Amino acid sequence: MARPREFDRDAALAAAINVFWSKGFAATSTEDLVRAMGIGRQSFYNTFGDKRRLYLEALQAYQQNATSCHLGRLTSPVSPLAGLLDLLVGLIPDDDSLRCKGCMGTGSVGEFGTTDPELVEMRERMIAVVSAKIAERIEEGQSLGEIDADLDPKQAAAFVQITMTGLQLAARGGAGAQELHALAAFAVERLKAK
Amino acid sequence: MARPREFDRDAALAAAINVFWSKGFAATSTEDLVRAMGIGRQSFYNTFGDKRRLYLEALQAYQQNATSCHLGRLTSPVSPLAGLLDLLVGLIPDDDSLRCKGCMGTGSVGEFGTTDPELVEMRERMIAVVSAKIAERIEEGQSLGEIDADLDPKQAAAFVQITMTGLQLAARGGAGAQELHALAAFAVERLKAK
DNA sequence: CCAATTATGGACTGATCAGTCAAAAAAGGA
DNA sequence: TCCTTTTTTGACTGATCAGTCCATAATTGG
Repeated sequence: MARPREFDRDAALAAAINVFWSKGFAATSTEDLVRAMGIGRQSFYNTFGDKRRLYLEALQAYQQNATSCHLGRLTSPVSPLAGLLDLLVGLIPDDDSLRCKGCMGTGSVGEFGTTDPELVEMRERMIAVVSAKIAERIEEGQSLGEIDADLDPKQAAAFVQITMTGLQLAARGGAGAQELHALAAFAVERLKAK
Repeated sequence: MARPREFDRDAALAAAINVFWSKGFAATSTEDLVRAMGIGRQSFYNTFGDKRRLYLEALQAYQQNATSCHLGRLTSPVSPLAGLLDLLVGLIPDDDSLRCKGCMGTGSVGEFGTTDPELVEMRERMIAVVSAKIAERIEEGQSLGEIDADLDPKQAAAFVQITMTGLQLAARGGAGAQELHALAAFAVERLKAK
């Protein structure tokens, strides 16, 4: 019926994710985006709405992918404690230039804080999913005797999550992989049964 | 000899800090700044150089003040464990609109990452000071039997610091004061001697 | 009271910003 | 082949960006 799109929408979105991830929203121009995405300006606006909508879509896609990776690492080991360690260690790429990009989600929190209700809502939905799974794994570890039974699972899960964001921000700040791995292990160790 | 400045430089800097703190560097325009600072455009450039130099000066002043507050809270209680708790709890203002601004330092890490060598250097200097004091306090707690003697003080100090940034980013994201206080207590509790 | 020096206010710069417009091009269906 | 629909291309919009210029004002030392 009509002229078909010449570019791969998903590939263009992936390129946009990379730019926003590295530079944040405000410091990224639409010119940056169309260049990185390899598409024309009008195609950009036709396909993705505007800069803000593209950012929302990029962040959503990023978070969905990241969350599924996190849940995979958290749940695949038999040992819950190992799952928690994998979760934290999995946040820390060995490659320097990847690691120092940090996490686009935490970047978004830093940039927007609570100023954008749509972002807050998206963020809270993701957090709830991960938090529930972490708490589950912690309860499991408690009944196996791996994790200190005195801990409140929900609070411990929240603790694991602020540890995650702390690690991600440290990575963004240039911390080394080895150092961060050790920190991840240290944090998980703090939950062990005495 | 010459016409005296009509405004208070420190007050203008404080106003600039507030704007950068809330909105970050890229999202803040020079127009935002001169309006908030209550000075003319030319006075702005005469006195502070340019936007980037003002940002550096603002961040430096912010960090210096924050660091001295942190060290005060860390060292004033007799008990090292109480000092660590005060340090973490002190990061969390009760006032919602203050708390959700988060920390300008962590905001700067999120926005610039490792892209600006001057910022990286400033950041590392501050971290080293605080980190050393935290480690000191941890060693003190260990010899008093308050803190688990098996912990490596430097690693434990690094752990406290990523907990700090995790709390600050959570605050920026809108987390409640009560919730964050509980998390601070939880984290400190993890260091206690068994 | 004048000269030298610095501060101020407001207009102004070229560059870049996000987003739009209109015309040409590419496809399938009639 | 021609018509409808959508994509593409590149020029274009007014707004805002960071930063400058210049004329005027205010101050102190001579």
